[in-house]
Amino acid sequence: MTPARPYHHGNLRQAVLDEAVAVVRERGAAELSLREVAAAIGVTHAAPRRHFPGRQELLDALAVEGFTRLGVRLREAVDASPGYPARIHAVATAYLDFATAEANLVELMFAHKHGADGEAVGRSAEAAFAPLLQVFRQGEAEGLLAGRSPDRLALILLATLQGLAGLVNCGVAPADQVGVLVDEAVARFPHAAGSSAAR
Amino acid sequence: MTPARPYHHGNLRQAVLDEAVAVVRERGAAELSLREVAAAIGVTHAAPRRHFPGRQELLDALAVEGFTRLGVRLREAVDASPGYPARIHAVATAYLDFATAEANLVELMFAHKHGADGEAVGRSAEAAFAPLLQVFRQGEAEGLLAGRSPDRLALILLATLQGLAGLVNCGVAPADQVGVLVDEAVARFPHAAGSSAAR
DNA sequence: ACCTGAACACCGTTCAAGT
DNA sequence: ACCTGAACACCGTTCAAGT
Repeated sequence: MTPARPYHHGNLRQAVLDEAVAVVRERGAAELSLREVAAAIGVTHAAPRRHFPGRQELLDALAVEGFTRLGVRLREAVDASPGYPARIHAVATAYLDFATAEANLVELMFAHKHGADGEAVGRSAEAAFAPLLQVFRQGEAEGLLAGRSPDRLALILLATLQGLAGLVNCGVAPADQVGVLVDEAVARFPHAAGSSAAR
Repeated sequence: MTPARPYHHGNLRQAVLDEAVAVVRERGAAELSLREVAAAIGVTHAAPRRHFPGRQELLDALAVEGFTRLGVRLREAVDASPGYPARIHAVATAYLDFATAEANLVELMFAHKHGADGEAVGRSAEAAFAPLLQVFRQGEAEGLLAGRSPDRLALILLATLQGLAGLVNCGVAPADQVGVLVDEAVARFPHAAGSSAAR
């Protein structure tokens, strides 16, 4: 019943995660060093081993945390908008805001090299994308999808947003045109604001 | 006038690049070690320094090589197809073939951390995407774009393809549905095969 | 259970020296 | 010009030992 008895930090696992997130945010996953993280929070380099057996496990945990944060943002964006077409634009904007603000973390999340906890990462990713799926299923229920598969449309929108964020983050797409590009990308989904009606 | 006099390998730079590409292809950029590459081709670890001052410069050179290869594939796909709408599908398929077959290399190419040679990487990327731009400009010239900007459409298609490849490579999108997803994604561009006519 | 401290093999980078 | 060999600081991982 006693809350996790503090030794040095109350919760070493969370302290490691927080510091690691900060390093990834500033310098990228490639620069993440277990020894540096341990030193920064004042423990020896072998202490975090009880919580993260190796570097890969820490990276996986960071990916899960990233997907959880992303999922919250997408959920908020969906809930804050009224109906089907508006929600597509809202969730798309929220996605690009997160993916450009947390470029290094998102790059880590989508790195296709995950360890034994790969399933956990995959599950957290699916959970994060659930709001996006919900929007298209709502659109289908309202007969706005012209017979197209809501799951496939959601996957393609997701790909477009993730790809757009990647192009912006690596400098191929101009950052100051993100808004216009999102508008143009979103407009190409059935009955979104300014889609085929613009012809 | 004498061709680059061979010392140990005829061309150490190319030998390093070839070995490095092989390592990245098999194990990913994170596992790339300059010392291991040097040992594999039979020189000491400091020998490649004349060609690649540091690890970052080698990674940049690998990215340039990757974009060059990608550009060749896209160019071939465009040239092998007859007109505007068919070429979109051809270039999209070629892109996903390359990006899924060379997952590790593509991940390196789009990593947003490049060194002092960042401009060179950017220029090679632009050159690789030129065939894609050409297709949409051709479509515009034929009046098939409904007034939309060919450059923006090209960027959005590129984002969708790159995002799709990333989702497939990290396991979010099922690999056996790539064909269907490409069809669906491409169908949403003006006058592509099976686009709005399918309604 | 949680953490320390020493050890091992590996890495990127630097540099004086060879041919 | 091109390459060697030694050195330095750093890293991930392992493990016996402490409390």
